[in-house]
Amino acid sequence: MGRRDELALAATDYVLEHGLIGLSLRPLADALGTSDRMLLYHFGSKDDLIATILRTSNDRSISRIRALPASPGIGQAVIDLWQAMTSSSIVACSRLYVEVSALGLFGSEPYAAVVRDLNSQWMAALGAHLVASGADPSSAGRVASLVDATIMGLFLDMPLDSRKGQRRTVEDLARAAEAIAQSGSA
Amino acid sequence: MGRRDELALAATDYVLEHGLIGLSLRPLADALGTSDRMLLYHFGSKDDLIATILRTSNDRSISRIRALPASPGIGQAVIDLWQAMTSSSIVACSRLYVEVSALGLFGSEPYAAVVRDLNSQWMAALGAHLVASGADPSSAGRVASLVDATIMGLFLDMPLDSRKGQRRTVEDLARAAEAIAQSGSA
DNA sequence: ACACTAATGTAGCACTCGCTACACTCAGGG
DNA sequence: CCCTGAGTGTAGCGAGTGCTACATTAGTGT
Repeated sequence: MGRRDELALAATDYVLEHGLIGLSLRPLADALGTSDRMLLYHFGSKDDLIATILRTSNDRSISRIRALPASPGIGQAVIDLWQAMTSSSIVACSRLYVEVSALGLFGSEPYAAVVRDLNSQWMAALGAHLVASGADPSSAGRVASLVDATIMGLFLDMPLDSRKGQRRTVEDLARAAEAIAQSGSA
Repeated sequence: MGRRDELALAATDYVLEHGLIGLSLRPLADALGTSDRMLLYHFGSKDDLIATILRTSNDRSISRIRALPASPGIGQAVIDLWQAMTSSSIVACSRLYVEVSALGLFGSEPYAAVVRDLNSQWMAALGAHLVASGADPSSAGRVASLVDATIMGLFLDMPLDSRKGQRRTVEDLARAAEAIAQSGSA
């Protein structure tokens, strides 16, 4: 593993903790034991660095979802997805994803473009797990849209809501997903 | 209406269009036909300006929700809420709210503090409309949590999803809200 | 006419930003 | 032994940041 890959991993960890919005090369370099000069040498530009970081974080999060074994039923699939997304190893990745989505809200490049890519990967993984857990492929898209929106909204309010309240909402969401799947297959 | 109030309204419109994240006093002042010097004179500091802007936007959005007549049933209440939030007059307020929530995700002050305030007002208005539309007060909180999360998630993905897809998700959400309200009152 | 205050324009300070020019070290190959 | 090229440190550029000092204007009350 070359120096560049080491720096990419360390920079990703730093951004997962501190967020993208106030990111500045010099404090990042200090935390990594290097200099802004070196970050630009290895990654070319700040934007390219960020692209690498987002790809790294997203790969980590998506591969976690893909590794989920099929759940016994759509409702349980929703609960298992939530537990995976909030597991300590990737909850920061999910939070970063929400931050980037918000950055894309006002069309600020280069984020708006990369958001599309990350979103399509996430929706595909989400849909795949629902289908593997027994969802009818014809209704999986509808379920996925609802589950996606609700989970993202829960992450957005994460600093405000209690874990119990979120758990309760996820269980309600799971029942709603079951209901949609049943009405869709009827 | 004094000069300060004029500037506050115009600055709010500007931020509703451009977002908070890259906000800089000089471009804002140029768009408003004044100078950064004047903005600081009238508002004291950039943070105080932002606080005023957020209060203005939030008041606009909350008063729109409060003005909603009671809906015939919880499901319709959810649909009416969505239509109000996405109406052309305040859809930008909702978007700004989502952006500020994302800013609070990583605890960056002074946003993390103000997010709590905005969120409690929004949740109160949301719960009030559900109760006025027939929700059992004992289960209105649960419904409100689900509706809040899903609607915020839909706003987060607004640049990505089609309007029809969002409409479909809102209808599924409305049915889920009905189901929760019925199971809660049983 | 005079004083006082709100409002404004000009100029600039101290700072941070992403990024770059330039010189340097140090390993490996001819 | 010298050359090459990857990696690194120092220093700084030009632009932009929030914010301030100072002088000026315009309007009002006495």
